Amino acid sequence: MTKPQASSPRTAATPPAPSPRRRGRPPKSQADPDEGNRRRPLIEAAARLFRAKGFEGTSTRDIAAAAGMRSGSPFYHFDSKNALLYVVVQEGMAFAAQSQKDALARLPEGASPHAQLRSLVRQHFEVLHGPHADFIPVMLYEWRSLTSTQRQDIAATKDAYEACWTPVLEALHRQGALRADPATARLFILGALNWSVQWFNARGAHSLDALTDQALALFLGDVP
Amino acid sequence: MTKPQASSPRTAATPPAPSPRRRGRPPKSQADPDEGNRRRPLIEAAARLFRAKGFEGTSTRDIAAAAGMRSGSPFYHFDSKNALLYVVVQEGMAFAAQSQKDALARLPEGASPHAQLRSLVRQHFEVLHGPHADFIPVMLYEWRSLTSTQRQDIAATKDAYEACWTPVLEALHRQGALRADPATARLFILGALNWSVQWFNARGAHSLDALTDQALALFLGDVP
DNA sequence: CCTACCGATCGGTAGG
DNA sequence: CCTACCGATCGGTAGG
Repeated sequence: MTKPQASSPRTAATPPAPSPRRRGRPPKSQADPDEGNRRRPLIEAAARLFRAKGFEGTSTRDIAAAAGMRSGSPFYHFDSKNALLYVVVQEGMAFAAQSQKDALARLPEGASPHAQLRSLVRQHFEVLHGPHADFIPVMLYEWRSLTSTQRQDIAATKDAYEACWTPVLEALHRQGALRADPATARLFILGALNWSVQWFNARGAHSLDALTDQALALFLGDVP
Repeated sequence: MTKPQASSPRTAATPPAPSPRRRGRPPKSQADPDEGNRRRPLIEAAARLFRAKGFEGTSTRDIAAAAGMRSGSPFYHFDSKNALLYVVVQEGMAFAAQSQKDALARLPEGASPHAQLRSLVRQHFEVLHGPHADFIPVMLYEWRSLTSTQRQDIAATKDAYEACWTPVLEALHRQGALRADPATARLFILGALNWSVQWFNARGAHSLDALTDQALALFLGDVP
């Protein structure tokens, strides 16, 4: 029972009382930790449903219900359904960028371009199929439902994420392991990986490591 | 001014009069050639709009308007919005299968597996980006909006289309040109090609032939 | 956060 | 095929 204080208006000590919240525009800052706690289930439900049914195919009522709320409540936390999509995509991209940074930092000093590519591929699979896996697929497949302003806001992080692959592919190209033009190769490689969202089953026969081996074998003629 | 006969009820000679058509279930057979003529613009508008805005993001009113009809008219020709999606996907798959058959038939007797793969890749790009290009992308990206019955109806053709790649990849694997497992390679390769829908611009710098060269270079270490 | 509600839009249909 | 319409659902809001 954590649903007390029916409507006691602004009296004395009501500790978990709903502090005077302005309507419509909830704080992005975590000033009130409780705000964040209630945003969380909405964001996660939205990510899961947007991935499963698409942005247009998901109603805000679906999201509210999945988060254990009533139909109007999401709009206390988010200005619009679209703002919810933006948060999902934004969070997904932040996670992906961090994951990439960690993966590269984990490499030993002077690792070969070959090892670098393996690391990038493996972490990309993690982002697509790992524990946080609803977020980036939503970005990939619901991109068109973002406004152009929202796309621009994400673009910097997204471009940096993709640009990270280029020097690795260029090095592999110079040493002859990659024959295709690096810019086009990057598009094909990311496409091949991104499409795995359509067919890869995390509970299937292959692990993400095995998948990485196969990808490297395909792109670099690498024998696992 | 091609919008005459306001409401002249069934008098004498009214040549373009709407022949007594039954409601709800229009003929799939081309018994009445005019029927087919009016279905056509609906199918093409649907394909284009489904591709541009998604199935859920497209209203039947959008489709009707794009075909020059009023809002209720699509339902004279199709039972439902979903039936229209099915026709688009079905037609796309039929076109793809025919295109694949033609491409293989065009190959000289005893063509190398290498040449066979090139041919398959090239014709797949044609299906994705050529003149008939709205249909297969709709299948690829709106698959979830098909009913399970509809998916099953398409599955045979789709499976045959994909299976066609397997012997080619197996031959390449045997001769050492392809190091990845052929089944996984097929998924990655088709994914890389399918993803090009997201970034390839037909009016851009690269032709479909150039794209094919790059793909072969990437997958087989082929020098263009 | 809930209740109660609004206007808009949607897929689809009756009847001609 | 059009006109006119229906019931359902949708995103979102007022007010507490």
